[in-house]
Amino acid sequence: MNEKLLKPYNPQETEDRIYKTWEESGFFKPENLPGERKEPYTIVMPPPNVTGVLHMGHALGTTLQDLLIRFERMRGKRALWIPGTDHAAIATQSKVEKDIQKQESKSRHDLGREELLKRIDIFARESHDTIITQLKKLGASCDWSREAFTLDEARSLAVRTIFKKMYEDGLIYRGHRIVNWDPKGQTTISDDEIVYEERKAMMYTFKYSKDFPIAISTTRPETKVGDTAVAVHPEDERYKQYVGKEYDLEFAGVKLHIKIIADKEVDKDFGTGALGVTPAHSMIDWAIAERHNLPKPQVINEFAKMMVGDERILNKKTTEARVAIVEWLKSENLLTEEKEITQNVSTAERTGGIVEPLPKLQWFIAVNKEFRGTTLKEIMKKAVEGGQINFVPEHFTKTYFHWINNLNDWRQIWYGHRIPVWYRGNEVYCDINPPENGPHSAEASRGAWEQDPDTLDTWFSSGLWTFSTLGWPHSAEASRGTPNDLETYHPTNTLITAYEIIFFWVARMIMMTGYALEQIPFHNVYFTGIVRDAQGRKFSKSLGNGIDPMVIAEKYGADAGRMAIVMSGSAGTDSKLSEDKIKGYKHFANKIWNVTRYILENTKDLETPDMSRLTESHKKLVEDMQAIVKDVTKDIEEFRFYMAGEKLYQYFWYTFADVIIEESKGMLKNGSVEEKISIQNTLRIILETMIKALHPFIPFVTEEIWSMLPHSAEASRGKPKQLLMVESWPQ
RNA sequence: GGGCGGUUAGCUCAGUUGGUAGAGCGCAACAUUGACGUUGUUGAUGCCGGGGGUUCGAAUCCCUCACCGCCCACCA
Repeated sequence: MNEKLLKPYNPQETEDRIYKTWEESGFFKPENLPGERKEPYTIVMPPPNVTGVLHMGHALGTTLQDLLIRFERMRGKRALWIPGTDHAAIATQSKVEKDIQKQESKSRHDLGREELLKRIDIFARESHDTIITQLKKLGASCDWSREAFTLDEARSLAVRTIFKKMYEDGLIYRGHRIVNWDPKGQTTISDDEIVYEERKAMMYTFKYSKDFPIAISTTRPETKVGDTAVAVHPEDERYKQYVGKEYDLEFAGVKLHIKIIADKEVDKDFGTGALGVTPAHSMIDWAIAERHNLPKPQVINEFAKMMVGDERILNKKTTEARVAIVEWLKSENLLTEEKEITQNVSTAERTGGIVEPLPKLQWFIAVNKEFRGTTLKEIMKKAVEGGQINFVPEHFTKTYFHWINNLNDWRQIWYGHRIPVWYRGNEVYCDINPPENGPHSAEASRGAWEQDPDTLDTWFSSGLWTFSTLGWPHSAEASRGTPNDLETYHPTNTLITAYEIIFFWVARMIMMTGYALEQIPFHNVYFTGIVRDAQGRKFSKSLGNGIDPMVIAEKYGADAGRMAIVMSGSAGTDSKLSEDKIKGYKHFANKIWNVTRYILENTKDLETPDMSRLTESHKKLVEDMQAIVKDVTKDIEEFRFYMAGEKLYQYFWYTFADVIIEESKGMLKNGSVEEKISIQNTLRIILETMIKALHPFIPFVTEEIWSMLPHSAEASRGKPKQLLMVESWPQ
């Protein structure tokens, strides 16, 4: 017997060595798998951001994906798990900028585009290497030869190809839209970069002029020089008589044309019940203006200075203009009320500047526009409605449908896929490659083509993830009879991802795949919850309550960490994880180890276990065990990983070890020869079956034990013994 | 304001189609030179959030209330 078995199980000594054996076997690559394997099983990894290191959430996702892939590989499928990392555009840029600011007190404008990109690149590469090492540590059986990065050349080509296609289909267009502008940082910022601060502010109630019939309230009188309407609720009796009327007036030296309109968005009980509509500088007013076809003049520029008016306000800061306008209102006797209120002011996370909503030229995707008899929204709806795509848990379909109408804005940042559009005067050129008569051509004298400085939001490229990782668009062209990756492995089977990104990512993958391939990207989506600490708090740096998966793997073994995390929750619900729980599964690994020692010690003369040597009562024991494995199989197929693990754990410890093995002791000592042989065979059959069934959960210790078993069941059928990872799943 | 969850043993959570409530951890007592103390045996603890309904029968289905949490929008 192997000497290692005489000591307690030592994951530190085992896991890295086992992983190396797997990698060297080549079995992570589906082409190398033994036997005839026709049916594919594909998972594409949600690419972790290259902004740092893996956390417990990644460990959960990685474990479940590996569990499924190992399960299906053992079931004889052509199992492919494609790994990758994400450039995480805004998060990465932001992280690097923060670091540089901290260490060198320089902004990105000090560095310039080139230098910043270089720095980001170095950071991203280091972060990438860390992440890959960590994935391996967890036992991830990915095909590393197919690894992808969301910002590499293959993905970039896919992005440009799709962009061009959408542009030509009229699904991508350019238009004005209000963005959150940070005048201090001179940049657009996304919703999650906004910090709300409670501040005291004055709310002013006034009329535009003496002849104007309705008073309005605002905390920002200076924006009122951009007003084009006053909106009231359609059922507001006070104002019904005015709806539809239009007024020309002069407000603090600015000529305004104000139309009275009725709109349901207006709250009758807020202020005077009438809303002065400033289309260009308020999200909601913009929407109202769109509905009522109102002009949307911009009156505040990118430096938060006034663009209109006379010397009292022109080129003044908004705050100064506000004072001037309030003074004017007072002098004209138009101000009826001044009230102090507390309001939430949006500020930029990075610079602390107050966010100024401004209209900007943006690229859009037209989700409701018809093309080839459908719309992008229809594509997203139908795939889930028709049951082609199955959500686990099912209730997320409700959330999905409820939110399908919301698409987020593009973000304009420097780190990402450049928009493949070039401008020359009024000409616009969109293609996969730059225009030939570009900046360096003979035609340059007519003026150079300039590429759009913006980059696409990360979701544009990640939306293509399932098929851009499988070779599209090259494979589509290269396909001449021989099956390629895209044909073989797409649509993928299961996506395992956090529920937080159902809209950011899942919906967009469905949309982009439907658009590009007229396929679904995956059949199943399994949503994981958030992994929290023992007290239910989110893991965070500031709380210092993080459980680092790598520390866990070092301390208790990756197997213990995997098992604990699988057992800590079901689909779509947040789970709580504590070190105690992980410790418990380290004990489990050791229990299996000790059981193996006992069985090998007591079945030394047994070569290959044989079902026909069993007594009737022992046969019954094996059948009971097989029934459990059958249940477990069904549980995994239906994504009840927790239940599957629980059943195996319970059976192994409290039936196999505590009952069957305990009872075997008497038989081995005092039983008849026949009984002895029978129990020996029984022990080995159950052990081997359990080791196989446990492999997807705790791959390292099971593989190690497998290597110590004298003869596998396969060997009895005349086949050479092979790695457990490619053994067949027990029937 | 719109939407989605949750409420089961001290704690964390399971409970697949309605059929006398489960696990882990924790707790208590006992055992033991055993494959394993990273052990075993035994045990205690539940009006399954409140109320109503359907049913022979409800933790499970329906209605309603309460509390907790999350997501999105908005805050003139």
